[in-house]
Amino acid sequence: MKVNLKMLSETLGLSQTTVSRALNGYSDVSEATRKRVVEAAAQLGYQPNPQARQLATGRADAIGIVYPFGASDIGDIRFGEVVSGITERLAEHKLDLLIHSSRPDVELDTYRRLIEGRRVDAMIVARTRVDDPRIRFLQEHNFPFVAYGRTRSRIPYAWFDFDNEAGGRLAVERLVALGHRRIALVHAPLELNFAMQRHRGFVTGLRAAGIEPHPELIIEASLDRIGGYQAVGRLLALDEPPTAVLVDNNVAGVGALRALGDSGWKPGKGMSLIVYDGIPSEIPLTCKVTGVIQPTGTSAGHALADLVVDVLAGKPLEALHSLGAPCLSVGDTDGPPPAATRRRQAAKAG
Amino acid sequence: MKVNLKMLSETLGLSQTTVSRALNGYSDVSEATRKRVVEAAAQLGYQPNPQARQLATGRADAIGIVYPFGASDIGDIRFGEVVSGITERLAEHKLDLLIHSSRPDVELDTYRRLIEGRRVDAMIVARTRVDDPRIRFLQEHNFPFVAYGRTRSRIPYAWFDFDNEAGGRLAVERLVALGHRRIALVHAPLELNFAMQRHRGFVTGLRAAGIEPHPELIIEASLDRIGGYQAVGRLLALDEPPTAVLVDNNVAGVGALRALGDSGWKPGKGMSLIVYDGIPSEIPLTCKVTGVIQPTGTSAGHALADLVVDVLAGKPLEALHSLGAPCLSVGDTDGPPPAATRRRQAAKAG
DNA sequence: ATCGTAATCCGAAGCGCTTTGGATGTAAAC
DNA sequence: GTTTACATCCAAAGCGCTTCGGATTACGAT
Repeated sequence: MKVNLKMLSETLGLSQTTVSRALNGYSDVSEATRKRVVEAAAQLGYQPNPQARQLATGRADAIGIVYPFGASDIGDIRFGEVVSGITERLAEHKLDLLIHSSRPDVELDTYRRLIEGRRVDAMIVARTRVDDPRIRFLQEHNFPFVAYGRTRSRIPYAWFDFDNEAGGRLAVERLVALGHRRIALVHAPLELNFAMQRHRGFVTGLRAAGIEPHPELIIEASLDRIGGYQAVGRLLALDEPPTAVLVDNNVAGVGALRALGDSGWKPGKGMSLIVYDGIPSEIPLTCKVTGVIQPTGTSAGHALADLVVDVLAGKPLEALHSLGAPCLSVGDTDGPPPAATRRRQAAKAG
Repeated sequence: MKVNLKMLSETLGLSQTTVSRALNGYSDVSEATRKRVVEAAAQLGYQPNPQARQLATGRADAIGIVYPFGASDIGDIRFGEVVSGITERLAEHKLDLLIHSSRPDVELDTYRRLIEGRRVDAMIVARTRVDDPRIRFLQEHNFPFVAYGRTRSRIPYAWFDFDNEAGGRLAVERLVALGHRRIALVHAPLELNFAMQRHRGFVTGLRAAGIEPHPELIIEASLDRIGGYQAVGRLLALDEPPTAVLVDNNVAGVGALRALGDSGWKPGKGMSLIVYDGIPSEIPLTCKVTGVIQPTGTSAGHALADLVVDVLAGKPLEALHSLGAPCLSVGDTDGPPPAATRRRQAAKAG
């Protein structure tokens, strides 16, 4: 029924050794025989038995990932895309993706089973935390892995992450180019990695434009709509309000948008608004919000898969870092600062 | 380093055969030795090599699923949940989930590789279409599978699906219980399986309550917001408008909601509204819409996994069907019909 | 004593592949 | 003519597990 190496070699009048080596690209088989072998294999529909190969080579030809069970927040929507990107790229290297899920409290057991059982050659660790026990576990056991998101660790490890700092800078550069000088930042608590990084990008971007960040224009807001609403309210109440504001996440962004709306704001006029990650399209709006957009989940998946392949190839971990570059999606909520402000600033400067 | 069967059997002074059979629960090994074996295995941290076992048994101990590549519509949000549910339940049977993705045009190739390569023991086919080439392919090759969604096929096969008909009936029953008699249905084109099934449930529910469905109250709407908006507009313009309306999908539901709002509607007063699948929570609303809610993705995943296990156990496919029961999520958009209408109806009846 | 039976245990043969360590032949180098 | 080198090919030994077909023992039944 199913044709195996033995049958194939017998019909060819060759040894199993030679057929195997021919198929696996060894150099000690002549081009002529290799051609014969490949053709016969295709014609007979020979497919090597993966289990047998894996047993002989000691590899599993599979990568593991543990799905964050019960996590169903907005960030998760992208997870399917990421998985799709990973599998697509892994397939090119004849690697499978083995997906598991587990409740957070027994997550380490799942990792233990997967790596001690040698069902996978490497792991992808999703949703890294600042101090991540899974990373520590894998490092202790000397098991290859790639982290999706950075974490704290003295030992080098491979990771992919979004370049939040570049994103923050990008937004500032856009606003500066439009002529803004008083630019505000509404940011999530700085314990959160992304908030810290975007904050840094914001400050760097301002300084690069020769603008010293003004403390009263940088305010922290809780990671919800109310937070964004109140923060923008405070900014508008300043003696000298900003002409533009960057909100570093889209949850607070929705609140910010409403706060502006409530004060009779017209998109793109008066105050400019950029929201990191944009506003979810499910929310019906009359305007299209300018946003800093992360690369797609698919491209993140590709990057992760590439890193896995590099790790398995034994490349030095120090070099295996990859940052997803965000880009600007220009809508109609940003524009030049109002003329009045410009005149005032010119007077000040003059 | 890693302990295998041979080492384990040597330290125990038993043969590999006996140790293997002890661990796998055969009856021809005494309870005493089994206990010894199990204890020693635990103590030495013995983990059987999956590849070797798979080679010997001919199984792959894995189930395959192909992710609908590039599909990123609203239905996909649930996909992560489903996967999570599947893996969770499969793990109880020591089965892994192998996930692949592929562009639709080469999807069959992916299936071919997976099943001819014997990397998986069975497949789960997601997003079945009415006439599905993947199902036909698997049936031709006699390969075990479970369909996530029904499809057309003369050969019996195992499937899980949501019980759309029950959902339609559920909504009608609710409205009838509230006292409504003139109930409208806004439905998607009936080529779509779900629309047909929900339509059937609607009609069945009405008849069961002794109400003959009125053709002018059942209207088709395109599967978008506009469709829902226009459909409700037409209903409101009738000489004798309905007192309640069921929209069979949440996309048109959003439009329906707006149409009602534009005509000065107060939630729960005047016209009652039920939307199948509810309204996505991302859309900020002043009211909570009553909806027919599908079971969670996780429970769907559990059901799928259970079916897979049954299929692999060789149970007859005719019996392997499972319907996810929807339930009603009562909000504030439904209520008794207005008094005026009730009087009019009473007069008519008398 | 002999037989049958049941309860335990084991040897050895795979499963289908990779890989080591030659074997063989042929042509270039001495 | 012998040696060396190279290019091809192969036999056989695993990889770690399962399982078939006995082997051994003990024990009550004949």
